[in-house]
This record gives sequence, structure tokens and C-alpha cells, in this order.
Amino acid sequence: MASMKAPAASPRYTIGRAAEVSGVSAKMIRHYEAIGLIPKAGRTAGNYRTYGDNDVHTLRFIQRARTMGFSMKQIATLVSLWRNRSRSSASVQRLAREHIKELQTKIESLQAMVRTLSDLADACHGDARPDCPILEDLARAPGTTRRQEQRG
Amino acid sequence: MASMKAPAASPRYTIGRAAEVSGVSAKMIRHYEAIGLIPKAGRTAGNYRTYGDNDVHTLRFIQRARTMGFSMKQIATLVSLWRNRSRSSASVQRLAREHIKELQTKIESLQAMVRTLSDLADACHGDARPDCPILEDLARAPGTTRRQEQRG
DNA sequence: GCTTGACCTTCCCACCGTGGAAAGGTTGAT
DNA sequence: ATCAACCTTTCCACGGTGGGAAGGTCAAGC
Repeated sequence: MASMKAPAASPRYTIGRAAEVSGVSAKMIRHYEAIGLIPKAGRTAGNYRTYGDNDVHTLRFIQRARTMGFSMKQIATLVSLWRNRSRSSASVQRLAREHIKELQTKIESLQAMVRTLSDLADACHGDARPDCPILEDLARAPGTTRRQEQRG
Repeated sequence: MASMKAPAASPRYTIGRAAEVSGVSAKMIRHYEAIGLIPKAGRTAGNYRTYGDNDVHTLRFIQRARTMGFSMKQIATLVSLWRNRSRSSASVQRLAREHIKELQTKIESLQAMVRTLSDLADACHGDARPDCPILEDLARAPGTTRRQEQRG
């Protein structure tokens, strides 16, 4: 490796810098290390953690996976798949599709809540009087006839 | 109605029975009491908590509000509005509409995740080869820094 | 009586993901 | 030498829920 302009065996970042450039807070970087999601960082003589470009790259990967709503556990798998050059794209796709299903399930249950609440809020006259279908519904005994609430 | 309405002065439930009929676990009933969401339960001579019909009714109210996705804080407000006979239906409606907005925001962000992931999963051939647009996307730097080409 | 087992009590620990804060050490610049 | 900005570890909190330990209570059976 006699390359002159070489990226200098990757610059070292402190945790604060790594946080800045990766978008993961210093707090969370330490946490990820503690739970074994990322390897233990190297240390300076003064016991400061140091990070290189590839560490930062990993952190960005994790960060982006978080914005996609993957759990820590799923991310651990994703990271190891990412690192494993002999992975199959099928395994990654499977994980993604499973996560999509989870997301859709969550979306549906939230939508059901919205439907119910919207109906109730619409039925509520919303003035100074105390009568309120929303409270009446919440107070209703289970088993009472309900209108819509269930998709389909 | 001058006659006695109750054949028995409101049956008393143990926490386990109250949990059964309200759908709130005994664990959570104690928790709700601890955080002041419900008043401290009465006790028997043997220090057991006792609950009456109205307590159970409140628990069911809380339970139903949970299934609608209201937070504990919102539920605390709802319960007090429910108890307060001079509330305005407008205040309840406002709370509900705010919650609906929160739910919709959450739904939208989940839907964005689904969209992104679905696109990526569709673009992934999903076979034994390691090439995978999903990982490539997660690894992609937001700024630029496209150092480590993952098979361009 | 006494034992058994189901129930209750309190208390502490865990999860996930994140942030806050205390109390101290290191670094780099003045 | 001092000061500010950074780093270190450790503990605590949130929302909500569950698990379990160690002990008390109660109703039933023998």
C-alpha cells in the first residue's frame, strides 16, 4: 500500500464527532456497544473511544435501519448480514418482508383506532353540554352492540 | 324509587376477580393505583384490596381507552372528565381529536417506512446471491461519502 | 386441630430506546 | 495554570407491561 493520497488508515473520531457525522447520539453509541450491537471501540491513551470511517459507516447503517423502524434485534441481524459477504439476498428480503408485515399490522390497528374515534368525535356535538358519546362509549360495558370498529 | 335498589350493597371483588371482569391485569390495577390513576382501593381485615362495581366500571373504562391508544396521561384526563358531570363535551372532543392527529402522524410515518421497504424488497431479487438493494440502501451515506462501493 | 393450595401482599428486575444528570478525567488552547 | 469543551462511568427516568421472590390470608379438606 504505497498509495500516497491514501485515506490515511482512516481518520479517528472521538465519540462526539462520530455522533455528529453518523447521526447517532453519543449516548446511543455507547449503548450499542454495551449491548454488543457494535464491537467495543478502541481507546486512546486517555481512555477515549476512537472510531474510524467504517465504524461511522456502520453507525449510519444502524441509524438508517432505525428510521425504517427495525428493532434492535432485527438490526443486529441486518448488520451481520451486511458484514457477511456470503449472505443470500433472499435472507435479507425475508427479514424486510417480515418487518413490513409487522408495520402493516400496526398500521391497521392504529387505523381501527382512528376510525372508532373519528366516528365518536363526529357524533359528539362538542359544545358546553356534558353529554358525550365518546365518554359513553368508553364507559360502555363490553358486549354492548357496537357499530363499526371492525374492518369489513 | 323509594325501595332499596341493591339486594346487596355492591359486591366486593378481590383484585383477581376485578381483573377478570374488567380485563385489566391485577398487576396493572396495582400499578394504576400506585400512579394515582385510580383511588386507593379499600382493604379487608387481611389487607386484601377490595373493589366494587363502580371500581370495575372505571377499570373497564380505562381498559377501553387503552385499546383506543390513549396514553396514561390522556386517560387520566378522560377519567376525570368522565367523573366530572359538569364537563363540556367540547373538551372531550378536543382531546379525542388531538389523539386522532397523533395516531395519524404515527400511521403516516409507518406508511412511509412500508413504502420505502416495499420498494427495496421488490428491487431485491431474493435469491442466493449476496447483492441486495436493501442493504445497499441502508448502507448509503446521506451526505455523500460513498467510499465503500458495495458492488456499484 | 393442621395442611394444602389458591390467592393475596410488597418489592425488585426486565424489556426497548432514549435522554438527563452527577462526579470525575483528558485535552487543547490560552 | 486555568478554563472550556469534551470525554468517562454510573445511576435514574419515561411508558406500559410482565415475571418472580418471599411472605401473609383464606377456604377447603382430613
